[in-house]
Amino acid sequence: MSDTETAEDLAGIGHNSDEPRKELAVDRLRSLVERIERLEQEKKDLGTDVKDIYAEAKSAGFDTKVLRQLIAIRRKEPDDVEEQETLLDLYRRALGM
Amino acid sequence: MSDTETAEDLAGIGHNSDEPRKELAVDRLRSLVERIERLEQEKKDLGTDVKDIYAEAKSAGFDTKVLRQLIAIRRKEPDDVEEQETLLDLYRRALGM
Amino acid sequence: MSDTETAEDLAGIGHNSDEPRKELAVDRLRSLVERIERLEQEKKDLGTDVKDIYAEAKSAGFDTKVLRQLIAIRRKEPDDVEEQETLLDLYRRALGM
Amino acid sequence: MSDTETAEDLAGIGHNSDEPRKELAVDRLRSLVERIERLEQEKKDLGTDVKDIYAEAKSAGFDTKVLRQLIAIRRKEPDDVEEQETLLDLYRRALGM
DNA sequence: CCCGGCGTTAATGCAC
DNA sequence: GTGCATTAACGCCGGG
Repeated sequence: MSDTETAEDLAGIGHNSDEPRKELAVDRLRSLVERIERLEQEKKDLGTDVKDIYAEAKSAGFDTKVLRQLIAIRRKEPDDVEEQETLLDLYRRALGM
Repeated sequence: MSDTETAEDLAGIGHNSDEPRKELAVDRLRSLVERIERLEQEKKDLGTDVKDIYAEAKSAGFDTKVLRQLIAIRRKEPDDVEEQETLLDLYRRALGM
Repeated sequence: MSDTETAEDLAGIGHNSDEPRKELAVDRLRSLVERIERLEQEKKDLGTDVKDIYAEAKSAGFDTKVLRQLIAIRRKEPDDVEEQETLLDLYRRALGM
Repeated sequence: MSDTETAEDLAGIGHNSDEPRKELAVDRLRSLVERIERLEQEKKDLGTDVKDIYAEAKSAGFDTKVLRQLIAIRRKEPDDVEEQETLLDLYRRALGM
């Protein structure tokens, strides 16, 4: 039941808080949560930056809807290229040739 | 606060259960849940059927991984076609031409 | 006749289509693909039905987000539900929430 | 120099590339696209970092599924959290769960 | 048998 | 408020 040892550490919060291991588990959890939330905040900020650029593009006269499509296509184009190249091969392998 | 009227109906459960409207809300909720769960069960069953076919394909000597790719490509190909057709137009509009 | 174009594509892969075994593989593959795509289409249709019910629930005054949570809980095993809720509460208390 | 191929594509759209205004639009568009794609790449990298932390949490014995729920709850406004939990409990009681 | 990766599907958030 | 694009969660699959 090594899976649950940390869970059991946490389960003891408030009862045996003088045990070092449980304290450590709490600190560890807090640290993990903080790091994750920090990164997610950065992601959100970057999202804001992207939004600003679209606003800038719009005031420069570009159609943002089209611009978004353009970005989206460029994002998945690389994959499509290799897919296209291997498509015939795919059929051959599907047929066990 | 029309948003919350049903919530309030439900909130009364167990206290004023002799009021018809609250009873109806409960019945309505139960009905909705049952219908959704029924459909989800059917979806799950279909998923099992699909799995069985892949198993059948495998024992017939086909590479299921490749077969899955094949299905996936066929699924999104129609979209790609129209994307390709409008790509140049997209660039032109993005440039405000 | 868009149904048959892929079949023709497959038939065209091998240049020696007079070989019986390859023909059989082609037919078999086509059959498998058609059966899978049929089932997946049915799944998709059921998904649409589910979506419609949620829309209906919404116009009846239910909170669809909470309704989805409810369905998700019912989908899990009762033991798992309790276990997860306990653990979540544990984590929340660990962070003083 | 795969970076510049799209720029060349764009430059090639107009046949009258000697027109100053169109050139400027091309440059402007290229700049916007590059800036957006740069930011989106950074977002993607942060997403990878988050994933890594969840992996780390898992190997430290935490339940990542519950951990994600915890993060999600903290992301919402406290009032909304309580409201949703109340409503969910309501629905559960309505169905006798 | 468990685990990590992947593809699909649901859910959130954004733009109109 | 609605539809859509993105993002996160879920489940399945093959490998160790």
